[in-house]
Amino acid sequence: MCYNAAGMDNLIKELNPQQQKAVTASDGPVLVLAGPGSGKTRVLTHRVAWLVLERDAAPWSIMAVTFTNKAAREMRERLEELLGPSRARRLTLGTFHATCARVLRREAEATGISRDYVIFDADDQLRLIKQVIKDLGLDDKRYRPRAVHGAISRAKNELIPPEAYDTGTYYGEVVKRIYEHYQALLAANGGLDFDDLLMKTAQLFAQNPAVLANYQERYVHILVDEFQDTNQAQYTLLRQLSGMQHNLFCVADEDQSIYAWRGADYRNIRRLRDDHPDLLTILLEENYRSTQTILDAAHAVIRHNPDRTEKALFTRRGQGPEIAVHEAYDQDDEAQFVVDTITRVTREGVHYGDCAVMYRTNAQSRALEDAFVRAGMPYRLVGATRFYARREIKDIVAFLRLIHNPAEGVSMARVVNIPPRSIGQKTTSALENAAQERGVSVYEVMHDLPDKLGARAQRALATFLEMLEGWVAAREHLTVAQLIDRVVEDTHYADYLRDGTEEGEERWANVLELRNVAAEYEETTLTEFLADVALVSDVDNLSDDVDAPTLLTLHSAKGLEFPVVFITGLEDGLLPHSRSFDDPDQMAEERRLMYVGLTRAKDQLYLTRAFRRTRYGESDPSAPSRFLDDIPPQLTGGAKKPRRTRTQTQWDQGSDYRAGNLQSPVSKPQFRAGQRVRHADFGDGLVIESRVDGADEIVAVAFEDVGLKRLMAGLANLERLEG
DNA sequence: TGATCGCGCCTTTTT
DNA sequence: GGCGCGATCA
Repeated sequence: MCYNAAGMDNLIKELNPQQQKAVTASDGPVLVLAGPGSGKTRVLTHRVAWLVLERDAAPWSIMAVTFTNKAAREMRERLEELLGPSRARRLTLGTFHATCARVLRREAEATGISRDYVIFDADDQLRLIKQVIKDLGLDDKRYRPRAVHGAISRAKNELIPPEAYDTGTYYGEVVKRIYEHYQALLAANGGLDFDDLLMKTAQLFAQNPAVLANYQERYVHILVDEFQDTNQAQYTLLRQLSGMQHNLFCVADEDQSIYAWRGADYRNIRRLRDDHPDLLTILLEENYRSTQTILDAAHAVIRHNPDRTEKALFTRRGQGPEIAVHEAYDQDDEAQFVVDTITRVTREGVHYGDCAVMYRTNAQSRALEDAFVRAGMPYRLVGATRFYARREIKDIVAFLRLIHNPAEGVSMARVVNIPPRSIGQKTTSALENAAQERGVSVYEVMHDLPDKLGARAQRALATFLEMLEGWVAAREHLTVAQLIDRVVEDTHYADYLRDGTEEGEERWANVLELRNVAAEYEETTLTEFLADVALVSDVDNLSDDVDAPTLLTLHSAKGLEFPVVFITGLEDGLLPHSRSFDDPDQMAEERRLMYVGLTRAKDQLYLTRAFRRTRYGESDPSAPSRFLDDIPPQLTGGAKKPRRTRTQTQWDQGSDYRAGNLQSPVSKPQFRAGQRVRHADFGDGLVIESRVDGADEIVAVAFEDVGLKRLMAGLANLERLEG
């Protein structure tokens, strides 16, 4: 396409003046503060291309950090078009975690961490924490593994090692002890957790100026997407890496900061300003995604947050249709409304894949899924049980991890008796005790079993060990997919899973899917495969080739856009979540979450809530989200009738509470029979009929070229012609 | 050793 | 309404 500077000229012309200014800003620190849908990622991508094509930067001297693997992959694809495959391949593109994982593998000598370390995911981390709490003889009711893990994770994100951990409380002292043991246990297993990837890399750079200097010299340009969601460890890494050249290019939107609970610190934006007096700040305020109605609603919600930089977002896309607000009876009724509405809009030319249904908590997906299944409508679900967190997948991966490093205890404990082979709790605890006494791994103990074990256990262990050693020996000449085949065959894993239930079949299908993924890794080693598996998230696998509505949490929706968006469960307690009620900072984050959801929509927004909602198996009445009150009524067609909640009696008396009969306030039609109209794809035509259906207006148009079409006025972008 | 049952807590969000 | 965990029994 355009692998040269002339091509770049044309690309630059496609950008608006502010975007151009950002892309072509001279070296030195730059901060792009931009609203949703303003082409942030596009600016970042163009900046990379511009550096290569106009500034003759070597591709290998550029590092771009994205928030998800998916974003990294899409950016690389785009850059392949702009720069050609060979140059695109030399760019360093990826998440902080993936980038750090690679650095640590390369710098094994300096860190003293084995090159063969495995990455422990959230599930592994929790297991380890539980183990430590048990080993220390602590009460897991008083020291909840999840809470302790959260505290340790937060400490790591602030680069606080165990020895410096000090909260001045007794509880904190105990956490400190758990933290110390946890790190020791991780090390003994040759593991690093998610947070270690960042912390250990920052420590490496802090303690080895020579190593750091190498990276500082190499990476002349560092670019960061979604900068508002960086945590302290990540900010430190950026400071370290850009310490020599100072050419940092960050793209951020404070209003979309929704990961404070994970340690993200939007104050990093201020830090960046303070640390770089010569920082060039550029605002991007034009929105290319949404209608003015959607932007107005989003602004009306976000403007209540304190301490934000006011941005004047605008669009040239026009007013667009009103926002539909729907009150359903309960979550099933709400789900039915979603399904019915999707059915209706798809009849008018919207594709399934154009629709997204969002919610605050994963638990809300159940009622929605049920309704989709009942209606026979396809859907794609993001998140709930992540693929790599599924039991069967973790089992197979644990076998692979054992082959990779038989001394790794967490995987050993997981699968030594999977499928059941008579190695029960008594046997495993005997092995673990012996291992601890001798200061070796369980794997080594297996070679020299303690005498006190019964003959039956001895035989079972010997068989298992033989099997494992066979795999380890075979590792050299087998691909990852072939290794999976061997494991599945030797353990009869298929028989174990396929118990005749539907769930069993599904689990087996997942194993086959993992095998398919592995088959694509033909060239890669087991080590690389395992590293990738640990860092992949579910959104990353969201493919565009399935035409189905997407169900996802508001968090996963970050960075995505859809023509038609449903935000469900708009109730106090859910959004904002009740856990955030008593903390103003958390409430501000809930509001930003709502803002992110609203601004995912390009054309049409549906906001739904349920009058009663079942939580923890109990159905309770729920109040509308306070955020709904902030949306001006004229945007939702409710100017005449104030929004009002029905009482239980009113619900009971109304015979029409089922979705479909219940409609949002009616707006007046914009089209009438006899009008001439123009459509971008279908050309000119004559309006035959127009009726208002819910919040949408359905227009039948006889087009000169393509004949009669029924369109939704709001979505179709029909232009009225004079005369 | 492994299957079954009751209990408590749970659900905020994920690289 | 479900999952993990501990106690109890075949």
